[in-house]
Amino acid sequence: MEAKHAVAALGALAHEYRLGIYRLLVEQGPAGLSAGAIGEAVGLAPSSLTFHLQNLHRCGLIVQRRESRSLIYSVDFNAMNDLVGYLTENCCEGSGGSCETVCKPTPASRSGKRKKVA
Amino acid sequence: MEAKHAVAALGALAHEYRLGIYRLLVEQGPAGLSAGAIGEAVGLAPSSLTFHLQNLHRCGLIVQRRESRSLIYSVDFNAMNDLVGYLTENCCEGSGGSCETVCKPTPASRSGKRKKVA
DNA sequence: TTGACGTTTCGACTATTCTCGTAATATCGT
DNA sequence: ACGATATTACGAGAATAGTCGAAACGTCAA
Repeated sequence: MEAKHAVAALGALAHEYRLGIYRLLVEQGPAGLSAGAIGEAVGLAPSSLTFHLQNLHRCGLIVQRRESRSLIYSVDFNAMNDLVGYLTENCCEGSGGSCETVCKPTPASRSGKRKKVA
Repeated sequence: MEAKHAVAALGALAHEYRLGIYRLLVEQGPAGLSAGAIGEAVGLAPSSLTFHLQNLHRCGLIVQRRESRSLIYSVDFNAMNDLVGYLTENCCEGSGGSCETVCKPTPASRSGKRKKVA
């Protein structure tokens, strides 16, 4: 993951509506939710909703599929995984300390390349 | 963690300089780095640097301590932990699927309260 | 093909963020 | 107390993000 991409993804989540939408979609899992249903849940003008959905979509955090007249949005869990991995990359440079819970989730489950540490 | 706080933290990370600074501090671990050293690493005017450090500090992602003339900044790993937990809260509502790697790091290691799932 | 529905695009306005130079504050050695 | 060093506070300018109404587009049913 490149820095620019991570910044875009974090920026997408850094907004009350978008974060709410994202967490709503996280709950729904792969099934996702239609734009209309999302708009109803968060109470936002259609055009504003599109603005935010596009923001989340552009940076890959959510994916879009058409289902007849509706567009269904759902989260891309790999994108989230990469993002978290990027934030905690090269944590503490192997000094093993206060960061355990964040940095060592399920060992070797992260995709990000890690600087050689030992 | 409240939504407002999460938005602030994500917004703090959603900037090329601040993300770079944060990751630099993640590498340093609890030892941290002085404002001057950070400024030199990222190449930014002192006043701009302060602006960004304050942003990260205000939302609790990094902590500050004085060491003679220098101010040393280091990351607060609990804050990061909380933030990641907040993003993945109530993941898939127990449907157990594509989100494993993100949502089930070290079981029960997250601090965020989880909606009853079963 | 017509009409209805769900969603996106466009344009204009307002609010917020980022940047940096200059001035002020804190700490230290003498 | 003084000068030097490290850092932050203030103020103003340029760039970006967020809001929404009106219009356009894609899909479906008849």
